[in-house]
Amino acid sequence: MNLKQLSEKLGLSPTTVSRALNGYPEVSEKTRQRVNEAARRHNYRPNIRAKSLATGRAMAVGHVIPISTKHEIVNPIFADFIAGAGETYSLAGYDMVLSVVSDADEVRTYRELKSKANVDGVIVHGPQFDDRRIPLLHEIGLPFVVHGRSSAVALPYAWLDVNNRHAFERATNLLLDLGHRRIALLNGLEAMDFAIRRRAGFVAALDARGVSPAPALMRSEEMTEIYGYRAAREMLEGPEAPTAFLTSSLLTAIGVRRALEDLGLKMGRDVSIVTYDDELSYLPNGDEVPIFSATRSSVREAGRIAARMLLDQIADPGGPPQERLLEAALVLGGSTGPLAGV
Amino acid sequence: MNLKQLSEKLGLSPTTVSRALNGYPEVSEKTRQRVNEAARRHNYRPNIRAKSLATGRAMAVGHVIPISTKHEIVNPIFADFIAGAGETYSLAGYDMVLSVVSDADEVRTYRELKSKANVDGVIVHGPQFDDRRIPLLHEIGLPFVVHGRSSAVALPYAWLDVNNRHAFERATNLLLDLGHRRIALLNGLEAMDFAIRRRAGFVAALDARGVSPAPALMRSEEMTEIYGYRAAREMLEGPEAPTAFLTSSLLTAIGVRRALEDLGLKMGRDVSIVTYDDELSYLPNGDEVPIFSATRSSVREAGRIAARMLLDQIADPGGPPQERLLEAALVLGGSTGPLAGV
DNA sequence: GACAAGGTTCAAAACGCTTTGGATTGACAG
DNA sequence: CTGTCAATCCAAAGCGTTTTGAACCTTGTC
Repeated sequence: MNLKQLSEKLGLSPTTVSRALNGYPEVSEKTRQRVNEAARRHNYRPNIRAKSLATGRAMAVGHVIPISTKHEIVNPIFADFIAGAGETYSLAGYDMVLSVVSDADEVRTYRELKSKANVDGVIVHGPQFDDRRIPLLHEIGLPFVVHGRSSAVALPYAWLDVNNRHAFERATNLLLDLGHRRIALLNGLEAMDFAIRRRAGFVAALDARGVSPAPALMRSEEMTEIYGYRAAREMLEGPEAPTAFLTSSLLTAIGVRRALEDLGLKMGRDVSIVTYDDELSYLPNGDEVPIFSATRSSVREAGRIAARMLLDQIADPGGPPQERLLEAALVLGGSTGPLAGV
Repeated sequence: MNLKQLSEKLGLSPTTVSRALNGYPEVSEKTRQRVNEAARRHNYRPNIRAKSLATGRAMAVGHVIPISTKHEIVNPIFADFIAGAGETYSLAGYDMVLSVVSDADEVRTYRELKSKANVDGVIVHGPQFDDRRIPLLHEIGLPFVVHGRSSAVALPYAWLDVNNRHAFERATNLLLDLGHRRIALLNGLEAMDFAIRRRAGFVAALDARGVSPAPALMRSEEMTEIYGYRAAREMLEGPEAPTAFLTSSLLTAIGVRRALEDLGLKMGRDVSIVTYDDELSYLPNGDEVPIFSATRSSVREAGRIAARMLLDQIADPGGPPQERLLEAALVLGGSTGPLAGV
């Protein structure tokens, strides 16, 4: 059933039917109702390809998921972010198109997205410290919102980020307040902007108390469970073992806990852990009482907001780019305790 | 730059340029090269909306991600599956459009996908025992491939599944061979088809040895870490504690391990664990030596294959629906050992 | 009873591509 | 020189919408 058929059935012109369905004023209330009713009865939906060809708007948003060829890891927060964004899109009648793409194809992908005209804007995931995608998208002229920030980029751009620096500063202070001085940082890959900010917050908190960070206790890797396990074992078995860990992901924290258990240490008593928690739906940090003390911010909610921001920008491309900084909560769980022997 | 502009620049008709670009034979090799070169130089890409309006093919595939309103959990395997499928799509020049949708909106979503004509086919995720989406898609007439199966559906349909029953039968036999008799099953939600098959495999293996499964040791829930932890604690502290666990997900297994540690039990010595491992990129099961003994099958590879099957079906809608059953490997890790005291 | 004003409706063009059905050309055989 | 055939190319229609510009009714007014 297409517009022409529907209009024939109604004895009206396609023009009028189109106007009736799209809420234009120059059609009588009576016919509008007649049209709406018929459309519903025949389960009519405008062909979106034809519609967007005529209007010039794609009614779709792109997400380009980078897969670093080195690691081939799909960011685990991605699924929840998408779920949040997806809610917003479907409420607004937008589609979401996904491109999973390796670093090498990234530039080409963005260019194609624009020239093939199949999206009205994109969300940029996992920005690095100096992310080339931002100038690229500026040049291409495709509206975009960055999930995170890119510190080295001077251009204005729309972003939504968590205050990673502040979150890690607070987390570090929590450990310092408990008497810990030898604190290990198991950070994400420090090519990533968020990881740099987290490290900065960590270092700033230590500095403020006159504690100098030990290089041997700071690592930066893909945030897996194995990473947490291995790093924790090595550090705990080495000289100058840490008494507390600050990790960038719940999975890494779980790995640290496994190392503790292997070494016969008790979490929260012998060694403390604070982690960043993205509130992933399939990986909750306990329920009433969190397992890990954590800085917490919902990545799903971030998805909702970022999508909203992008739709706003598409609707009003002239406006100044929105910026939004979320604060993470600091929640206390069973993984932290005062320095043993204090 | 659109087709008309490009053709003017070349002094050719749009017809010829289109044919040249699409590899039709009725254009001389010389002009084809000239056209290709110009297209590359001007970075021309056909507007995909116009193209698919003209051809009737959307050049896109839909994935409808169900979010059960009760649990609101995004399936963690989803990200890796998408990554695999995405590879196949982009090689074939297809787009992937995602709809994150709650149970209530599911039917409407599929109907819209068809009537708005924005995809040529869909992948069905997370099929239940008697999944209504399969007859629905049959009725709608939209090509589809199911990731998994739906036992109660009699209609023929294309699917790609892992031999879950066999995998769990083998896993159970491994534990039986090690002397275990009180084996707990921490299954996924048994509304899901895969979970039903896993249970069947588990029960069959026990039956074959004359061991009767204890209802108190069989659970079925959303596969989180907390679930594993809580179930394991309750079972281990109850009467008739199990000596081994069979879990449906690595996360659940991790939860079981945490429970063991809380209770001062050693994994692999006091209590054994075998788990299903989807080989998620961000959740590897150890590296050279697996942490957990596991039945292993890559969900990413499944994504690649399922996508290929769907594209085949779109290309040849008349053919019989493809069916593909993958076998899971059984790998030995550090989580299994002979029954203590045997 | 004519005329302007508003309210409704429509025919046709446009969006950017593919594809059908010819038209044109050149080579070649008769 | 003519007719045939294949090789190239092109004009125009068509895909399903929206949107522009104009036409057609009603009214109400003088």
